[in-house]
Amino acid sequence: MSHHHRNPVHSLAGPVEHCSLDLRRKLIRESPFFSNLEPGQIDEINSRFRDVGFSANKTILREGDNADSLFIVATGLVKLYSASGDGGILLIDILKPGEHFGSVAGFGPECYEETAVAAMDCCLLKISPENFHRVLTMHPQVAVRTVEILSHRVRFSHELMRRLGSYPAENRSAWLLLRLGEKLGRPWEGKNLINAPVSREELATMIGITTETASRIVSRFQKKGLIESGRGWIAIKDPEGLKKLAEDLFD
Amino acid sequence: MSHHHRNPVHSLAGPVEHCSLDLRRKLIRESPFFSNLEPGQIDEINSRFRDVGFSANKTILREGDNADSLFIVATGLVKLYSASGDGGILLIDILKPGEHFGSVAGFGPECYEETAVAAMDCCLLKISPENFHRVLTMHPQVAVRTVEILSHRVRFSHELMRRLGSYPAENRSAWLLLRLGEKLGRPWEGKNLINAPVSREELATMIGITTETASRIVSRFQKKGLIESGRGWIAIKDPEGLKKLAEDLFD
DNA sequence: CCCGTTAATTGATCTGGATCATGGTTCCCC
DNA sequence: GGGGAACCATGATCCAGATCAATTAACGGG
Repeated sequence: MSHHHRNPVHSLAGPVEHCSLDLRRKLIRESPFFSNLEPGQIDEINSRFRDVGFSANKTILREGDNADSLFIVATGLVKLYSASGDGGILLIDILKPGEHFGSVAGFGPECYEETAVAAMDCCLLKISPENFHRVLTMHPQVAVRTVEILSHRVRFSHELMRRLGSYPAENRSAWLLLRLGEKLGRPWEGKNLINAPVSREELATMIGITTETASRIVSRFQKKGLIESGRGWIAIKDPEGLKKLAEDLFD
Repeated sequence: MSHHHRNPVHSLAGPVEHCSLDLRRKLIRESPFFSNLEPGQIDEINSRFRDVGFSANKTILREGDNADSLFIVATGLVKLYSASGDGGILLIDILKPGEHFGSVAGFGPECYEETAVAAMDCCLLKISPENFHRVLTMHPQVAVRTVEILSHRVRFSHELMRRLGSYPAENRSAWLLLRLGEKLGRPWEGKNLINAPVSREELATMIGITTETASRIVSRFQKKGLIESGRGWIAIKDPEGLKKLAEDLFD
């Protein structure tokens, strides 16, 4: 029986980041939206953002609120939720630095379609739809990148829909863990730690299963030596093994 | 017992449209991508498109093919498929005039992620990624519109994922029929005919159920007087009734 | 360090929808 | 307008995963 670890994720949560001017520039330069721009352009864009800090578990925006901003994660992690019909809440995605959420459209009386919560202390860059519009029109390359980023999201959604519709729970679980590992992984004791607080329940909602089923599957994976896990954290030990479980059924 | 109709959808399929210059301009002007542009801009954009015709059931592009074009549906309907792991094929969406498919990103060696088939004779506008890039950079408003269009797609995908994950088959079916009715509906004998050829099997793959279940549900809906249907077609008689079945479980 | 709270595990049972099987219909093409 | 292929309907059975029900383990505040 493996000795039990304390939650290794939490240790990474720090104080609310202060976004210095230099840090902001660096973040903007490295964000997928603004890669390959001239320093002058970066400064112009930077001037249109405001930075805001949120401490862990604070709600950043709520489904149904009047949509008045686009956010880019600078530091920390943000969880995106959508209220499901049965009163429950679905975790749609966990966003890391460089990813965006909120309203990207700029006209008319729209409201947010998801709820965003700071998964740990974090710093966000915030821009009004009007200003984002101006950025898009003044810097065409940003528009092109934005289009690319969004089309990748669409493709990713199609992939998930395909799995939700036709693969069994274990396959979807293995797939999800691999995805989270790729996106949020951090080396830790020779494993790949999914460096975000994710409960069994959240895991479950991401792939349309129940908490109990998620728990059973996580236990099973652990017993097979594929992962290691505790309350609120999971680390991947054998990605190849998971890949075999996650792979398309007839490839 | 209602007397049986011949398939009322097929009657709309016409010969392959010829895209005259005027027709093309009109299509581009009315496409969501290019609304509110100056005539000069329309002409410039128009010059970057080629038009191509496909007759019913021809494959336009195949999943895995080298991605070399973005298409906009001009006339007719296009079905977008994705191969599922179990050897089957999922219908992702049915596209009507104004909607796009193919590669929207422009760099690198990418390939198409879906298969597109002409659901009836149709005319398409085709543009290379390089030219689309140029359009985006030369006409910033187009970029803004494109971003909006894509974010709506993302939102729609989230909605579907939510349903796939947590709603029963009947609810998803009612929801799908309403969606198709809104998007592809045409008044017909006082009902709203879903004006596209959709088999029970395709219906089923769109919402992650089996053909048999789809058939049973369609029969049940018909028995309740909510819809009328035959081989390859469905018309909505009582949208309100469907809405009640499709609505979020606790609203 | 202990205690209360909340998350996770595990077992037992139940069921929606898949799967398997068969017969009836519609349509298309010759 | 007849033959054949695909599509559709419906019954019977089965099972993955939901649901119901306790128990146990981890965390965090005082």
